[in-house]
Parts: sequence; structure tokens; C-alpha cells
Amino acid sequence: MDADIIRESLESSGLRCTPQRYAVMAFLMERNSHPTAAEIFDAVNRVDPRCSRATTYNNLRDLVQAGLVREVAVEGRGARFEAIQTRHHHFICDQCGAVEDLDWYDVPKPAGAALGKRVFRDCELIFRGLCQQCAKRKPKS
Amino acid sequence: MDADIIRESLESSGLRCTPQRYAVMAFLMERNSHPTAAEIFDAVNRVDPRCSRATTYNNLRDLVQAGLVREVAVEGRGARFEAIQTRHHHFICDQCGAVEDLDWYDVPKPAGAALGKRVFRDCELIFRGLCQQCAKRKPKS
DNA sequence: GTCTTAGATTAGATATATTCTAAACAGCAT
DNA sequence: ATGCTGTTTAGAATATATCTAATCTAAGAC
Repeated sequence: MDADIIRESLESSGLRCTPQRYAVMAFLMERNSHPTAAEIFDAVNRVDPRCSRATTYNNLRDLVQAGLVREVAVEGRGARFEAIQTRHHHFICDQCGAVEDLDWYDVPKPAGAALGKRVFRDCELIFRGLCQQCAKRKPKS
Repeated sequence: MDADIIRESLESSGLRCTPQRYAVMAFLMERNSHPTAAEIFDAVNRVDPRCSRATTYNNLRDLVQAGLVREVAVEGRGARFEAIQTRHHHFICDQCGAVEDLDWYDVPKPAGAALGKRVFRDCELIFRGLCQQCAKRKPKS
């Protein structure tokens, strides 16, 4: 069951497993898409009307801080979220803003000198262009 | 002079060189930072009070469409902008959201099969961690 | 020069996204 | 039960971005 996995990952991150927090996490793990905060709020609130907008945002923030969820910023649109499962890169559609996963492969890190005194945590590769839908709709320019 | 360069790059992109548009572009080229739209508006409006918020946003949109400016989305914060000059990657601070440039180096593209029917336009590499300031302030955790 | 027209600009209103506030609630240790 | 800490709530507040309708400007046509 996912239920125990979710509970455990929450608690091992120091987060109480409240019904609302569980619902947000479960929703993100079920879906392989990258929903916006508004979509998450709608979905969770529809199932359990006792989950307010503020709670959805609070829990998303907590889950991101705990490293269980990743936030993906998209130009000109609301942030998107995904449960962190297997490592991957992202493809973002210029046209519709859809975020899609691409298989992971290693990326060369910058030289230590280039980083200077910064503390490196992670890197990600973002590809841009047109998703399959938009490419079909608008093959030229 | 930058003045002619800016005028020419605007006009060769089919954009009229209006005082407001020029001011936005000049501001972005002078600064090597990555200001938010609000910062750009404040700065341009302070110099020339006859540049409204809407115009600043309109011009940023036009400049991005023309390929002269890049928009950088940062999680949980307003969009940031930069004049496109030499190619580079980005480092984004987890703590303060600062965006810094790192020297460019080639990145392997994904296999054609992985991209499927998508249309590839560009890729960028984003490094995350703590910038020098924040690393000093908070060396642990 | 002045007419015309398309594009640009303006202030303020509006829309959208996110966070804050203050009060109430829940789980857990005393 | 009591108190403590963290959580949740509804709605207000803030931040960010875009829209609207009127006005202005520049450049070409005459």
C-alpha cells in the first residue's frame, strides 16, 4: 500500500501525517503530471472539503522543504509541483506551459573554480520547445 | 556607444525604438544582474516617470518574444529578466532566490527517441544551492 | 505640411497567484 | 483535565501580472 509509504516518508521528515497533508502527498504521487497549486487545491478540496487553500499552500511549502516534493517554476504561469520519485529532467512547452519528464542522464558539473564559494546542491536540465500537442497544431514558426 | 547597438537590435527585430522600450533594454544591458519586473519598472520609471507599469510589462513581453531578453522563472518569486548576451548557465540560490551566471559549456542533448515528436528549441542547465552570501551566513544545514 | 493609420503608451481597474491573520482545533505529554 | 505545540480554517490582504479604453506618436501617403 502507498498509504504506509506516504505516512513513513512524512514522519521520517519530521512532518505529522495529517489527513490534509496526506491527501496532498497522495495526490501528487498518484498523478505523474505536474499540477499547479490551484489544481492540487481543487482536487484535494473536492475529495475532502475540509482542506482550505491556505492549508494546501502550507503543506506544499512544507513538503518542498522536507525534500519530498519539487516545485517547478514556469515562466508566466503558476508554479507546478511533483512528488520526487525517480530522477529526471524536464521539458517545458513554450506554447502551453506543459511540463513533461525526460529520462535522466548525467550532466557534467561546472568546474569547482566556476562555482567559487557557492554551495552546490543539485542541478537540473530544462529543455524547451513545443510539446507533441502544440507541435502538431503549429508546425511552422 | 551602446545607444546605436540597442536601437539596431530593436529595429532588426521589427520593434520600434521608443524611449520606453529603449530604457528597458538599456537598463537590462547595463546591469549584469537579473532584476524582477518590479525592479525594472521602478528603475525605468524613476528615470523617466512617463513609463507606466503596463508599458514595462508590454515591452518585456515584446523583448522576450523578439529573443533579445530571456525570462527566468524562480520558484516562489516574481519572474526575472536578463538581456541575452553571451550564452551561460544559471545558478539559483535556494535561500534568497538570487540568480547568477555561470560560464557556458556544452551539455549533451537527450536522445532523439526520448524527445519523441516534440520540437526542441533550447536547453539550459540550472544549478541550485546557496550563493556566496547565504553560504557564509548559514554554513550548516 | 497635414492626413491617415498602425502601433505604442497611459492610469487605473481587474485578474490571478500566493500569503497573512486571528481564532479555533488536534494530538500528545504532563 | 491542562497546557503546549503545531495544524487548520475562512476570508482578508498582498503581490504579481494583464486588460481596458482613451490618448498619443511616428512614419508614410498625399
